[in-house]
Amino acid sequence: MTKCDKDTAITDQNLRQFVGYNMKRAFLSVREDLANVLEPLGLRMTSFSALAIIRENPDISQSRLAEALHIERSGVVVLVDELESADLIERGRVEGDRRQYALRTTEAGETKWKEAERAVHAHEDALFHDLSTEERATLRDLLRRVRRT
Amino acid sequence: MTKCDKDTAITDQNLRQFVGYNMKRAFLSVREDLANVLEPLGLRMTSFSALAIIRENPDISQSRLAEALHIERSGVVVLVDELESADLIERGRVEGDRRQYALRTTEAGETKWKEAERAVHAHEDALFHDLSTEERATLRDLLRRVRRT
DNA sequence: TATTGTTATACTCTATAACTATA
DNA sequence: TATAGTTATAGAGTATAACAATA
Repeated sequence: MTKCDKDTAITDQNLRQFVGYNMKRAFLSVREDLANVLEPLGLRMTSFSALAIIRENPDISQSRLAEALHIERSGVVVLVDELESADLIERGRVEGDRRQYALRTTEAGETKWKEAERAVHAHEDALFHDLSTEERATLRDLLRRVRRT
Repeated sequence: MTKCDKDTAITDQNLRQFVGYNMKRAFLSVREDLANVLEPLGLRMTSFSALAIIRENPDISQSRLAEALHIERSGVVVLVDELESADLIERGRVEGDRRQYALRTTEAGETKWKEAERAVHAHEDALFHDLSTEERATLRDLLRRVRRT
């Protein structure tokens, strides 16, 4: 008998004991649904985050944005090109240093942010529907306390 | 004044309100550290998971392994090649159906799994060091309850 | 010399689609 | 016709390395 019964459910007990395994599965669900939610707004997960950081930190440079997003400067170039092309942010100049840009959201960027923020809240309401308000807050706070590398 | 003060910390309040943002950051930390932990064992995150599933579901087929791992069958081929080359699993034949394989761990695979399981437990102990045992269990259970797409 | 932004390139992970051999 | 496994290819996301302009 070398055949695994086709009607027997596959188990993953070995893996379910790990926090990381459950985190990966949960994150992939979040990522997939969030991508679908942001796509009609012309945003990706990373450009949504970039828009948020720029909005909250006006006149931030690309290098500092890279730090905030935990990606390389080279990646930020594409990201900022994307947001600038969509007229959601602009590359202002810095007096006294012609190397760097001062990134700021445009009016359209502000509007887009508010729209996206609402959409993402709705997305989370759906995805975390089985969790109470308190449980969602607990989950968020526990995730925040995971050691950063 | 168009310059963002270099000494002022960048804030991410807009994003921190979302569970998904914190989940992404936490997951990237987990993934990076886990990759480092598994590398010396000759495993990647996915091959670790595959080894666990095969061990727990002896004689599973590649198609059913794909389902369990939530990846495509084409991806499983490479994964199984990898584990078979390392002599951690073997492709057994199924009597009555020459299309499919019956995947099973080898002795070396069993040993490797136990070694990896210990290493991953140590990795999680380090990463979730700021969480109590109860909090880790809570985190794991909350993640498990996120809606699957 | 160091920093900012840029470009070109490569790597990892995964999906899609077309194929083969079996059923 | 349908299924299991395979192959080739492509895409998303990100990193690495070398470069020009400026400090």
